[in-house]
Amino acid sequence: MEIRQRVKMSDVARTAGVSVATVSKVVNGRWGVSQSTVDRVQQVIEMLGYEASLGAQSLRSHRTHVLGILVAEFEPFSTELLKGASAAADQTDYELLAYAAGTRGSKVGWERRSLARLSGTLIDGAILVTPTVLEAKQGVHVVAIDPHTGPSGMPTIDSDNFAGAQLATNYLLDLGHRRIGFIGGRPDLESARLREVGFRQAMAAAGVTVDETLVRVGGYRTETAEGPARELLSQANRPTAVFAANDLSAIATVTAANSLGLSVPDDLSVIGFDNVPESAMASPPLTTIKQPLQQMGAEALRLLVDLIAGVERDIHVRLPTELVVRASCRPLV
Amino acid sequence: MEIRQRVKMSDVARTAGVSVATVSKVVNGRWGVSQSTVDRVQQVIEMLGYEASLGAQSLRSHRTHVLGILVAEFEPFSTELLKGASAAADQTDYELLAYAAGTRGSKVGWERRSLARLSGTLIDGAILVTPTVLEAKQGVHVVAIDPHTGPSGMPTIDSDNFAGAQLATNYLLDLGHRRIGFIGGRPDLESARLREVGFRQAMAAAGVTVDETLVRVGGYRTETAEGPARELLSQANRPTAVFAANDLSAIATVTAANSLGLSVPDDLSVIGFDNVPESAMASPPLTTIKQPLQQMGAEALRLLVDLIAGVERDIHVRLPTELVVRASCRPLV
DNA sequence: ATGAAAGCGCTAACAC
DNA sequence: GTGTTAGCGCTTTCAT
Repeated sequence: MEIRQRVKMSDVARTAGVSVATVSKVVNGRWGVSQSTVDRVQQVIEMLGYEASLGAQSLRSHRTHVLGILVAEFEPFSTELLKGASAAADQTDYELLAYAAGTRGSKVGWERRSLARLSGTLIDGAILVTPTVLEAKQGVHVVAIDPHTGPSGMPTIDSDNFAGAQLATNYLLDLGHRRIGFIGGRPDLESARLREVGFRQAMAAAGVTVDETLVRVGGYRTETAEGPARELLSQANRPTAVFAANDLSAIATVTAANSLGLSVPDDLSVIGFDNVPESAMASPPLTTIKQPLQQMGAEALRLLVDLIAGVERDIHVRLPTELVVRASCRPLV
Repeated sequence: MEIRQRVKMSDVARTAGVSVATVSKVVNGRWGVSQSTVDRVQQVIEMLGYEASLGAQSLRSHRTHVLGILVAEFEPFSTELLKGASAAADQTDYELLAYAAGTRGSKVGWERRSLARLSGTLIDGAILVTPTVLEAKQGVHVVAIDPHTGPSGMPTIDSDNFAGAQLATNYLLDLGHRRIGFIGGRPDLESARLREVGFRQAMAAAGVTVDETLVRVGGYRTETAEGPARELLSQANRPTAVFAANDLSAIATVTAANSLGLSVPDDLSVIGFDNVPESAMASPPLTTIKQPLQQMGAEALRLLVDLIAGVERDIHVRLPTELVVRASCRPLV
């Protein structure tokens, strides 16, 4: 079998009997090459299956037509955004590169690391998913989804977390619940703060006092939420309903409840936030607040493309949230 | 506000009063630098927030500790794989880079293009999702998930498509259905072929003749499946049940049915394949055959890591499929 | 122990 | 029209 080394531009040049500069011009459609040469080179490229190395190309040209979406890890939330961004990218001539920093490293500051590693080379712009530290960088265009701080100078996409939290709380209230527990999100994220504020506001508006022993921090992840949920439900005077700040925590709460011999929704009502696909697969199917995640991903990509193109536009996009009723809540008798 | 250009190695070198060569040695933990220099350089790196450019680094060193997962686009199937691969990557010291070629381009041959663009530089190995053309490359380690051809010389991960298709068909048969339609997948994929063979075999085993007017090609995508599904259901003597080769086609079939005034499962039973999260969110929730997608992604990543490490092992992994009963099928009365 | 210099694959001036 | 040349930011001999 023939061993095929990676085909590089110099291979094409040699085979076609021209210089690499000429090949580069052909590849990039530059002006100033005779038609016959163009044809010949193109033929060789085809024949050899040449494809420019993204690494080398970007190192030199600082323009790659690749957009990056930087996440800590690929979990349900970020992959939903990815689907939306991918669909939107198909409408443009950009390709999408998603980079997961991994949770092993410093865990904090991954966004700065990833951005530093990829920007300047490799990508023309980046979408940061739930970044904690964000400094205005120069050179790279960046848009943030659900950032640490609310809409500031940096272009952002988010959804109406406050209204969504009220929706969730009011739903439980309407069902007759009064002892409502709250599993908070990542304290370093604005969304988590807003969801808690929405919860408290809705409780206050209904004249119900929040029992602080029923409030825990879940951290938005399954692993970090299960402990707090267990604690919450192990209490003597446990809640009849729990509003978890995201679906993963809500599912973890259901798991914790089950392990304590409690059945959802019979012994405990649980409502989540996000409407990631997993919420529908959970058992029972989770009642939750929907964030239009795919749409948010798509909006982020479009905003980024506009930014790069220099289009004047609103750099903050906020999308609405809505209640999705499934089977994890029931009226308090 | 201070304008911060991208910090490069030369900046660190200048600030620390050493050469870039020394900085490089420190960064890469090379031998032969005095402790005092190491300390000083590390301090400057910290201070300036230096991070090596992936592009430049990989161009030179051909070792990046980054693994690529190459897909045509980010849709439910590939993102499930991504979740599994991401979780598995967290157990290693590799980071994950997912690259979507986009469906605009040649549509065929994206795997060759992406691989050529990223390999040799940027990534140490790649996972190819549903690749059509796959030649044994040299230099880059590659594992394929659900490839064009069955397990051959190339390392592959797949699930038991044949058994799964039989499961689906037998389920419909057991429900009393006899006029069963089939919406096929992408003819260029081995999985699609096996699902059709499984279907036909199960039908034959039950002594039921396949009505060829009830067989269509759906192409695995929503957009490509809706037309064929509509055609199928518009026929005078339409089927009472449809086995769609994947969930997206199944959901498209339900949509087509609804638009023709047919209700699922009352007027038509539909079963899918894959068990992507979307199948649970569909209405009605879709009965389907589960492929352990996240597990497949994780297996692919582990196989790739083993390959790179030179571990001797089986390079073909096949995982089992199983029936997931939800609400889109009912017995024929 | 440290630095100068070559070169990874490519692009962009600038010559010819 | 086409080739020569100089880097992009980094790693790696090889001198010093």
